[in-house]
Amino acid sequence: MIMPDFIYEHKVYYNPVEFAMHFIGGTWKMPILWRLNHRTMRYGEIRKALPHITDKMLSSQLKELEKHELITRKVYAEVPPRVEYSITKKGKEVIPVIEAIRNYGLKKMKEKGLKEGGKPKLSPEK
Amino acid sequence: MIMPDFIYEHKVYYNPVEFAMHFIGGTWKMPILWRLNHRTMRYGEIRKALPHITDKMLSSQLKELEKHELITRKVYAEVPPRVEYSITKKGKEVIPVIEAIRNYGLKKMKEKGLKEGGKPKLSPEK
DNA sequence: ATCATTACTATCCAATTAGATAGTGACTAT
DNA sequence: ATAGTCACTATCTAATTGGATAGTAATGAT
Repeated sequence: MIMPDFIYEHKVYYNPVEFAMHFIGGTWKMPILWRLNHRTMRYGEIRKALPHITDKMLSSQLKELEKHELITRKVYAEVPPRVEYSITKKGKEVIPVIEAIRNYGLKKMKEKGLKEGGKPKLSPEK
Repeated sequence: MIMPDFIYEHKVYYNPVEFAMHFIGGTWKMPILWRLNHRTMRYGEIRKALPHITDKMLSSQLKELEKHELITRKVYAEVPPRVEYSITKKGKEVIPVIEAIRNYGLKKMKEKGLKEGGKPKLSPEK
């Protein structure tokens, strides 16, 4: 059985995996969803939780996640501004997927961390 | 609890998801593994099964998968050459991960295929 | 001699993704 | 008057990924 191509928003996807990654792929989408699954967070809080992310990446990824309805954005009319992001029901559907990937990554980290070059490559907790 | 950075082969990974994707990410690795999980295949068979892949992509991705021990390569001393690729035990560990992503993709395809613009965007089977 | 077969390499180029850096608006506190 | 807060935009550039195209080696078949 051959999976036919799938066209969505002017782009061709060759298989379901590729299509799934359109929604949750890239460096930051899963880490963001993972955090928001724990709790609703403000923009600045997410940024702190993801130490290496830049503003450009954070705001563009939040926008795409919102567009795909995996998160919601709530603005409070205050100064300085307050904006809160929450995961949606659709967003929660990707959590098991993230868990599967994440567990595999953790397993690989332990595997590689213990094997390569004697000393573990996990940097020490501060 | 903050996940510390992880260094592997001179590259920094910020979280387990990113690290996992180092092994199974990119457009072709999962589709290849998925096929090889069904059965051992020759180079040319894999290429036929993945209609849009180029030689460059196929051979480079097979090399990386072999390097990470997710597949094995067996060369037969024949002319014209025959090379067979098989999934390994380690490779089979990623199958549940692929299944999770794939199922999510299939779900999204149905969701979008049925909703957007009336007619489904799944091209008809030939 | 030439062609066909198979599993590749080797280049080059285009597109996408991500990072660095600086700036904005509105109000509040000093 | 100035500085600080917060959630962003706007540019520009660098790096990575992937695609197009052509070529190779060894042998048997015509």
